[in-house]
Amino acid sequence: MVTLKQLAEQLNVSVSTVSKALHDSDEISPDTIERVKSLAKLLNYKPNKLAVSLKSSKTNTIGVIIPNILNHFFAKALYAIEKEASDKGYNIITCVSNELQSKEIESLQLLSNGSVDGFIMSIAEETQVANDFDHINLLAQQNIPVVLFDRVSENIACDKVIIDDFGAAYEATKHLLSEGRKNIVLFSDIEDLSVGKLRTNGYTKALSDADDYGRQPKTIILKSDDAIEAVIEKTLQDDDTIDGIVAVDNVSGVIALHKALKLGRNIPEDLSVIGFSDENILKFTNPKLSTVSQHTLEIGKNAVALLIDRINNKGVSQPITKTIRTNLVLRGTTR
Amino acid sequence: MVTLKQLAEQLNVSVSTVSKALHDSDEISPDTIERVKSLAKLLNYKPNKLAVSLKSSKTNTIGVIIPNILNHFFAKALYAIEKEASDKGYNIITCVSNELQSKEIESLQLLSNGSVDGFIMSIAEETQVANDFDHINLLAQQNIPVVLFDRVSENIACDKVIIDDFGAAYEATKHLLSEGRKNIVLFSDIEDLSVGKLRTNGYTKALSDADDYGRQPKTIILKSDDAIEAVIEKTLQDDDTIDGIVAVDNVSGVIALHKALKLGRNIPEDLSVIGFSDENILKFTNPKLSTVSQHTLEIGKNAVALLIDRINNKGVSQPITKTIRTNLVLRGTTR
DNA sequence: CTGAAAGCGCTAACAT
DNA sequence: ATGTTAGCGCTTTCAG
Repeated sequence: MVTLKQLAEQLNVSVSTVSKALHDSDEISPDTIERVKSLAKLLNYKPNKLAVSLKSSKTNTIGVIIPNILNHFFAKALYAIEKEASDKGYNIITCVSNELQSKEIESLQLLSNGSVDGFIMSIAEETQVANDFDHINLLAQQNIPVVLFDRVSENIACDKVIIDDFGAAYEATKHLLSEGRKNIVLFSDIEDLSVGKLRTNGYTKALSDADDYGRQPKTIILKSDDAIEAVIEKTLQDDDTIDGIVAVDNVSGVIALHKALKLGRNIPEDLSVIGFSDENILKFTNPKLSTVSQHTLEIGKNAVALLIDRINNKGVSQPITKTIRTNLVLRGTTR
Repeated sequence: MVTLKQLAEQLNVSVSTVSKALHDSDEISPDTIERVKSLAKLLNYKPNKLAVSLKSSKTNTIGVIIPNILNHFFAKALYAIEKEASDKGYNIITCVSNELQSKEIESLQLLSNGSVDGFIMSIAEETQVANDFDHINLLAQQNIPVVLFDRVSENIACDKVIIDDFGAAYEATKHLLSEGRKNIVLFSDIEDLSVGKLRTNGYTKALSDADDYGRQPKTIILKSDDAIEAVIEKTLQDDDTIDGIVAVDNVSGVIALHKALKLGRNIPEDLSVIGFSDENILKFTNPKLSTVSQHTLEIGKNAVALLIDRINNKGVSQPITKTIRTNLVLRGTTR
């Protein structure tokens, strides 16, 4: 790599002159500025980022820690974060916790050594279950800002970007009720996450708020990946009066749809299905899945904005929680 | 952040003593080492990565540039790269080119300033169409190693990790022939990519190699995202003798499957479908999609291994191209 | 066994 | 208008 020193030597000026010239300092003569700049361009000079960052204590880099990049929601969030960060002149360093607390701790430690100006993260499942957030709260002590999105905890004092999970599930359920559905079940493989519990609560509340719904809520908690398909199929098989499904995670909606079709249910005549997700491959189902749309791009964008704000202004202002609106998008699996 | 200097002051020793102690130098007395280390732990000292990297000209960071993170193949590749890199003590800085050459150039420039030790990338569609790789070849001049994966070009001299696209499509097509299929069409929305062309060639060759296949190849090139569904549906509608589909991109296989079902085709009795992709959400189709499996994890792992090798040993050894085997995974959409 | 000093590449206050 | 110097935090040679 070409350095300031090399430019200086070739031009017979001092390093500081070169530095100033490249920054258009008015201490430097227009003539010199020109000479410096043209040589810099010729030699493809680029200021060493490490040196600049070391000097300025500013890396213009954001650490992003997500639980699982194969989950389309997080992939899209990452996409949004990268895009917005890039627009604002920031790079992102990505770590994947794989839902493990150990990996989360490791990543945090690895990067909180001057590598990044702040973090955007969503909490690993293991961490959320353990309800232990010391490693995240430690960042505040080191004066490193964090923004949490989607999976958050009230035991962490920092900026947050969430969706109204309770309200979204409430709305979805209410829609099914308005269709006249009489036996609405909920599928969830995320019941151990804060967002999952909130969505389940929204569903339950919507049912209990309905005067004419004479049933108990029926929530089917899915555990291991492998059994999901079987459990969903069996649930539908065992009770053919089920006429509404609220699937609060990313995949069980599609699976339920396919299983219902396989069992000969007419959709949406006999049975309505509403999933949770942003638009993606799911839209290729037939009929197309109705979903609660999460506006993932907005989530990412807001997370970046909050973080950059916090970086530039490490004031002691209170943490902010931004709630991104959701949308009930009715497609082919609802009436 | 706690610095060496602060430790040194508190312990009344010099900075260099502290540094050596933390590295277990045998120039330092065991006693001092102990005192230094315990204080370091107490104060949660972490060496400033920027300073270390600046000093050592080694960042232990890999720049990853992918065309589109919402494409499940690239998401999985990123997952694999991150995992392997992390295991080997490297961080990754992720940039998304969004299939744009301009963004690709920008990202490369942004990071080839000491931020990373090398790059792993897959070429943007625009770049591949333009057939202009100056920005990538520039890296070699700067002695920054690159590993290309999946989308590569023979006009770039560097290590590469690819799959045998031609062979994979050839195999898939041959399988359909072996089923006795007589009218096999190919769907592709990636015909402008090197990998797409190779796959199409594999399909064409397999057909021409078959003595008893009395038809011309029929390749349907899909262009804009919006029309894909309509085109596929119309193709199937217009010719109800189609009894085999090779879908060489990530999504058209699922779409074709759904459209065929919608049109009342029996699968796999009337019609077999083979898609290209790693296992993912596609597997939730019913019947489950048969695919050419790409072993994305292997691809990512090999890319990292090649790059780290190149970083540690910037010898002038010839570029290596690794070809990762594919697998034809027969599920429910083939006999 | 410990410390002083130089230097990685850069910026900026302070001379000249 | 240009140069000198110090320093960001660290490692490492060289002196003591």
